Amino acid sequence: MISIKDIAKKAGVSISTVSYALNRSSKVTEETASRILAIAKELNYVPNAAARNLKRRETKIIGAFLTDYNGVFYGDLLQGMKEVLNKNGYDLIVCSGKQSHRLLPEKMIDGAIVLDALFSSEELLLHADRGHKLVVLDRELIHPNINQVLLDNKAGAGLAVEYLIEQGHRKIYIVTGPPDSFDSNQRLQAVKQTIDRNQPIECISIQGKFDKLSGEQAAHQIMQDYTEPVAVFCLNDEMSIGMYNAVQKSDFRIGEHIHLIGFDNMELTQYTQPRLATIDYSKHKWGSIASEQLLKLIACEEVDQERIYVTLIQGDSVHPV
Amino acid sequence: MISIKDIAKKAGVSISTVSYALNRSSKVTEETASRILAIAKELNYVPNAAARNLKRRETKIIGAFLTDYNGVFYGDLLQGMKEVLNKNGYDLIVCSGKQSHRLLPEKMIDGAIVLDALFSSEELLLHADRGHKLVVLDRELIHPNINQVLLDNKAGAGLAVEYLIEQGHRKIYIVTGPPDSFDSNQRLQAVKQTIDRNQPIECISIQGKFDKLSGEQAAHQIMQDYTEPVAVFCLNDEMSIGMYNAVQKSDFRIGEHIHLIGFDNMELTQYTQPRLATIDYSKHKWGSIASEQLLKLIACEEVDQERIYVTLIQGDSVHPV
DNA sequence: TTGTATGCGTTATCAA
DNA sequence: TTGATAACGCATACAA
Repeated sequence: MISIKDIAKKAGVSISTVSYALNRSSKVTEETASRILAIAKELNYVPNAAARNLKRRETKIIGAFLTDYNGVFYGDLLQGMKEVLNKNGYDLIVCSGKQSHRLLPEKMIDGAIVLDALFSSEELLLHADRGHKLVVLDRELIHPNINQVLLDNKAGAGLAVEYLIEQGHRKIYIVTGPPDSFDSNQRLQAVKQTIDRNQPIECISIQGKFDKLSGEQAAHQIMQDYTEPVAVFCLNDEMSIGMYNAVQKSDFRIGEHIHLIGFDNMELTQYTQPRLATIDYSKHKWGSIASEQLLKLIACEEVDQERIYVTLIQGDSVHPV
Repeated sequence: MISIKDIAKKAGVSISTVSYALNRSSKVTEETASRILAIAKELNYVPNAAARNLKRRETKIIGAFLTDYNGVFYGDLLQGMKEVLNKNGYDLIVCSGKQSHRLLPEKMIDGAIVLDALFSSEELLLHADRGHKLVVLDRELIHPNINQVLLDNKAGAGLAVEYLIEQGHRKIYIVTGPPDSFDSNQRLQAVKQTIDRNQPIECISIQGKFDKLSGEQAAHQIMQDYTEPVAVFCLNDEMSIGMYNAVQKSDFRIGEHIHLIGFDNMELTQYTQPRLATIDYSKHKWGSIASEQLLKLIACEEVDQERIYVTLIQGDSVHPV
C-alpha cells in the first residue's frame, strides 16, 4: 500500500508537509503543494480510511438499518436519505440484520437511521447513551441523542376509515399489524376514535403481521363469515395485497363484496384490478427529512419534531354500498 | 471513549494482556482472562473498528454496489448475498452512487459485488489492479482479482423467442436495453440467432433503456404501426410493464393484439391482467453465488466461472395466433 | 513555510 | 503466563 510516507520520500519533504498539502492547508506553498499533489496522483495514492478515521474520530458515513432488503417500499426512502447526505459530504450505507448493528458502537458510522422493529429500543437507547446519534422512523424514543421522524399515522388511519364510512359502509374489518408495532398501534387507535365518532358501526379487528400471508388469512376468515358486503382496512398494503390475492382466487369480488383499503401506497396497488385504495405519503421526503434531522443531531444543532403528512388515494376497491 | 487501556488500568494488567484476553488467546490464564472480560463488560467496552482495521488490514465488510435502491428487484439478491457473508463472519453493506466508490480504495471494505452499469469497467479494472477483489454481475472482465457471475442471458432470450414462435407468431418486436448494456446485448444476440434459425420471421427492433418509459414509448410506436397481431419481447420486465401500462390505456389488448413477454420475473408481472410472460431465475441464488465467489477470491482460492440458469414463465400475455 | 514528534486504539513481536 | 514496546497511516501542536 502506498502511504503519505512514500509521497514524502519521493517529493523530498516530510510527511506532515504531504499531509498539509493533501488537506489543502494554506500552511504550504502553492508550489510545493501542487508538486506533492502531482506525485500523489502519479503514485495512485488513496488515503487509508482506517487511519483517517482513527485520528478524525469520524467516518462521514451514515448507516440505514432496515428489516430486510425488499425495497419495493424502501427505494424512494433511501434515495431521499442519500441525496441529502451526499450533498453534505456523507455517504449512506444500507444494512440489515442484527450482525450489522456492531457498525454503530465500533464507530464505523457516524450515525444511524433506523426502520427496523427487530432493532430493539433497549439497544438503541444504550447506543444513544454512549453518545451515538440516531433517527428512528418506527417508534417514539425520548433521548437527547435520538430524534424521530414519524408518519402521521393517526391522520392516515382517520382518512381511511372516514372514506369507508362516507361510502356508506357500516361493517368494517380492521386487519392490524403485530401487537408491538408502533405504526400499527397508532393507526388502530385512530381507527377506534374515528369509529367512535360515527356510531353505530360494527367493527371487527383481526390480528395480522403486516405481511402478505396475514392478509390472505384474514381474507379467508372474512369470506367464511360473509353475510353481506363488508369493508376492510388493512393497516398496510402488504396485507391488503395478500387479501386481494386470496379474494381473487374465490368467487368474491373486491369492490363489490369486499371493499378494501390499505396503507403505504405501494407501487403494486395501482396494478391490481381494481386499483386498491390506500394512504399515500412521500417516502422520498421521509428519507430526506430523516437525514436532515440526523445531520443536525451530529452537528449538535437544535432539532425539533418533524412529521410526514399523508393523503388518501381512492381506488375502485372501495365502492358505495 | 473507553479503550483497552482503561481496562488494563482497572484490572491491574498490561494492555497486551487485555488484548490477548479479549481475543481469546490461550496465552493467558483462564482466571485473568475471565476477570478481564468481566471488567470489559462492566465498562461497556467495544473495540474501535478504525484501530482494528488499521492493524488487521481488513474490515470483514463487503460492499454491494447497485445502480439505485429500487429493490423490487434487488431484495432477494441482497438477501442471498447477506446470508452467505454473515455465515462467514462478514457483514454486507449496500451502496449506490459514484460517491460511495471511495469505500473500496480507502479499504473500508474487503471486497465488492457490482451490479451497476454506471460503475465503469475502467474504474473496476483500476481497483482490481491495486489488489481489490471484485465480483461483477453485469459484464465480463478478465482479471485475476475479478470474477463474474452472469445470467444465462442467451438461454433466456432463446427461450422467450422460441416460445413466441411456437405460439405461431411471425412478426416479433424486440425492445432492447441501452446499447452499452451487457445483458441487453447478450440477449439481443441470442434473439437474432434464434430468429435466424426459424426464418421467415419479421423482426423489428426498438431501442429502449430498460426503464418503464421506454416500454411505453415502444408501445405507442407499435400501436401506431399496427396492422395485425404482433408479438413483443421486451428485454426486461421493467419495459414490459411500461408497455403493459400504455396498452391498457388504449383499445388494444395484451394477449390479443399485442403478445408480450419480458425478462426478470419481477413480482409485479404476476399481478397484471393478464399475467405477463417472462424469464425467471433465482435472484437469491445469484446473490449467494456472487458472495461465495468473492470470498474465494479473498481467500485466494481457485475460482471458476458460475452461471445462473433461467426458465420460462408462461403467461396469458402470450396467446397462440 | 516546513519539519519533528506525538498520539489515535489496536495487534503483535519479543523479552522477562 | 505476562509486560514493554513497536508498528499500522494519518493529523496536528509545536519547534525550527
